[in-house]
Amino acid sequence: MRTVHFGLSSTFSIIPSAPFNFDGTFHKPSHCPAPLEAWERGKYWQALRVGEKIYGLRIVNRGSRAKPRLGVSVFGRGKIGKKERDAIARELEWRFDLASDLREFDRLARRDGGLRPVFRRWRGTRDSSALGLYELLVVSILLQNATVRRTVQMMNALLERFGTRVSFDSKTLFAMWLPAAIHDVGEDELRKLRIGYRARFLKRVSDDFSRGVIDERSLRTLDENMARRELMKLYGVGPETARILLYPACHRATLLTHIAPWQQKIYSRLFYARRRVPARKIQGDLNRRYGRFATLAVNYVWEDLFWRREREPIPWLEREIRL
DNA sequence: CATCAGGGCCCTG
DNA sequence: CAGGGCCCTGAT
Repeated sequence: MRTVHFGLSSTFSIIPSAPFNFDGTFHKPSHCPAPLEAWERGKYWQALRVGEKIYGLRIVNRGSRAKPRLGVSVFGRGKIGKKERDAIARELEWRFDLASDLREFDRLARRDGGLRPVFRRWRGTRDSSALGLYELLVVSILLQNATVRRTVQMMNALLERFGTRVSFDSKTLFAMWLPAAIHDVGEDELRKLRIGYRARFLKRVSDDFSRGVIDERSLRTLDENMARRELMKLYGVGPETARILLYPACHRATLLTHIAPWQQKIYSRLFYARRRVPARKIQGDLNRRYGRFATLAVNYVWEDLFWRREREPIPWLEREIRL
């Protein structure tokens, strides 16, 4: 594993569409904790790959919900040109959905009696993904049949072996490897990192990405059903992993199509204040209530719960998620 | 100590 | 379409 040290290369601003919620957009407490990003109130850091190149990024909130503005500092080796800067800005706009139009969802959320406080608290929050498609796919594969603790172990083992440690602005974060880096590594060598049968998935998927079998760019233009179908063609991607990848892949909210048993238990508490409601009923009810924004609505309520968990222990939740 | 299920997927029959 | 197998870990 190599370490790179970056200095300040460039700064610029991005104006997201209003309303915008900085912390809700840049910090997702329900996500699997990995040393790929860092957050504190109003500030966010990550190592970002654009093509082959790695940059260190610091993003600072310099606006408000109604008049949003982001201060972006790019860390790298030497100066960067306007073209490079624009490419970074465009990638950030995509990943964090900075230009998204949330007006219709806002109207819908305001009509929701019981959950209005939640929607109001997070108003302007984007569903977003700090990671690129391949990177997120790696995380999703490691989540399969594993607790979060174990996923983190596997992730760290892989990052130590294949990742790049990026040191900038007094932070040290990892950038993930490129798919091609796994190409020449044997499956048994991956297994030594204790990722088990997932080694086969990781290898096949890395090969597919490095050979360009899947095109992240064109996936971004597809509607949700086409995108889901494309994702499920990938080896190791079934209904649950496709659900996780769908938003990052094409940035469309959609109807709920799949509720896993552990999610069912949590949704039962959140939406019905009961222990266990049949998954089919939950899916039907939420789809009727929020229509094509169902996944986004669930996302707000879900993240709100995990924000609460960061402040105070939630015993019933701890039992369900077994960290 | 041993056994087993787990935030899923692929493959086989 | 149902069900076995896959790795490893932690719970029992």
